[in-house]
Amino acid sequence: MELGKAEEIAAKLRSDILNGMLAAGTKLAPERELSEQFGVSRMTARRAIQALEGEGLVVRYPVRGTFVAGIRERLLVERGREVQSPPGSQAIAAAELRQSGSFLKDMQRLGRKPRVQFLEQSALVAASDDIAAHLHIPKGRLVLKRYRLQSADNLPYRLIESYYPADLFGELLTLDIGDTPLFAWLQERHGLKVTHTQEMLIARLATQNERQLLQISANAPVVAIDRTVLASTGRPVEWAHIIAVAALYMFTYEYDILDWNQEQKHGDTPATDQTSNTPGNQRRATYWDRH
Amino acid sequence: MELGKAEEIAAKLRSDILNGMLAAGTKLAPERELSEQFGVSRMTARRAIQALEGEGLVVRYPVRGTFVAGIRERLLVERGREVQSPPGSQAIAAAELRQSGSFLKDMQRLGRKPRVQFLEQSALVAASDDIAAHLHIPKGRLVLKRYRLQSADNLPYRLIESYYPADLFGELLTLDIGDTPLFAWLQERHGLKVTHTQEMLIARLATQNERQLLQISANAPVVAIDRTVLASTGRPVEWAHIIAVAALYMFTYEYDILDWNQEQKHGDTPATDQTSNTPGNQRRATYWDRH
DNA sequence: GAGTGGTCTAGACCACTAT
DNA sequence: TAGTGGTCTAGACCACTCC
Repeated sequence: MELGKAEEIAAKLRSDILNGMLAAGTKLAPERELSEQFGVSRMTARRAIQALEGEGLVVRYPVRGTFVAGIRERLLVERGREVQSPPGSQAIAAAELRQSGSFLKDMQRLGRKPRVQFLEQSALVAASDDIAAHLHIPKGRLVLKRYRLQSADNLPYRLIESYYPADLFGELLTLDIGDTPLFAWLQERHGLKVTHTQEMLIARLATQNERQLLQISANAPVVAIDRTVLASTGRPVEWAHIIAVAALYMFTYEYDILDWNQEQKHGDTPATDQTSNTPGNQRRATYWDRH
Repeated sequence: MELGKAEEIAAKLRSDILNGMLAAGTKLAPERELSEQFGVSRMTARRAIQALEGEGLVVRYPVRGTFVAGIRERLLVERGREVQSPPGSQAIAAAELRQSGSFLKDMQRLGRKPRVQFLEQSALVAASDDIAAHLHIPKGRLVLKRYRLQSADNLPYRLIESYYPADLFGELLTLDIGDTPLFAWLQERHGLKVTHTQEMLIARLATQNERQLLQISANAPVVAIDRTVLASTGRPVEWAHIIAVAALYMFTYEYDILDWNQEQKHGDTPATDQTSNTPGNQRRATYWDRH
């Protein structure tokens, strides 16, 4: 098999963690100590631990040390049709988007101390190309921008950069609706009922900026989510770009499968196909690229 | 801001890539050359490039070099209700699970050369605890196991480890159904119609083993998917554990939002809550842990 | 002051491949 | 043979926190 030294150490620690020898919460030996134990340089021991960190098996804190993580700490996000808890899962269920202000409520229900931090003052800004396209409004039209960080027990969970058409939500800048869910207010004030959501997910490592804001280290993956919330009329009422700490989340989806015989009923998405086959090297950077 | 040297270099290259100065496919300068240009050690230059790799902006090949990647190469997986192509997206649409054998068909439709490689000979095995629980059968009952690697143009896309109840699919070991979709055959042979699917996703870095099989490097994230496919009777007919190269995928979901007023209609998943609040340090490792 | 992880240096050898 | 990324060494200094 010829594993490298770092991977040998990682494999040893990994199996110790997975078979329970090292229980969740246990503090690992410091890097310098591991390097002595295994007779390697500190950088090699370090890479071993970084590998485990990326796999979500350990969590590292400067000064404090490295600790065994556990999947039980992941926040379970449920989407789609009614979802049953996966057998054996001990993850934490979230009511995300079933109710507004769901992060606060979920965390409170779980006995944690949630915190929402506005990284910028909410303001009306002119819609960029991206935002205009997602909200189906002309470029330059005013939108309400919110940029916030959600944490629980002082542990950052995700960054949310969200945009709302100003004609619907602009007055919220001066109007305090208290605990009223945003979309409940929308329905009362404008008669628009929120009915469905489109999401796009990609997984990648965090950028430097995201690492600082989310307090994670260089090997920690994030899930980048692009979300459009639509009213029953089909009008987009929110577009959000979310960066979630991957190690803290678990996403559950349930969906129907189309009939095997009525293939391509929903179309073979010709627009996407055509563009995807063109080289298109000069494509503008979208939100997916702008980390 | 006080960025480290590695992050300074990464930031420079990142902006060059995102604003188009470095087009997709461009070969980056070798590590040794970059380290000279920026006046840092090779390890520092290397960490800069590894950061970009994790973000999905570049792809590295031993011997060949490092190349600018592009989001246009991601395979777009569409789930849920009818999905519209996201504005500006040039990702590739996949018919995943809308038809069986979808990977082959998708890739062929895109003009790529798909390949499915069986990493183990398919066989009947006794169901472990996990598999039995997911398939709703007693532990030890026979299941058909398949373990395969899907690639396109010799580029590995994902590992699929899948299990099927032997009473339904066992005869496939000796029966060649050719190109017939697996679930179409199921309906004809057993009258079971596949209707919906539950999926769980987590994102993490790949393990050594996964890195070797998927031919990705240490900083590359994967998306681990746990999928149960159910017949209209509610019986699970497939359980699969999928490891997808994160940089090659993009997941799209569309789902309905429940009425804001009928909160908790689907229950607040008490079972999950109760277990999740217990420390539970002695929980058995599940498939989510077994990388 | 001691100890933690974060960063960085200036080398080294390896496997592999294109020429 | 030259050049690539992959791995490793044996140090170093830093910022930060806990004692």
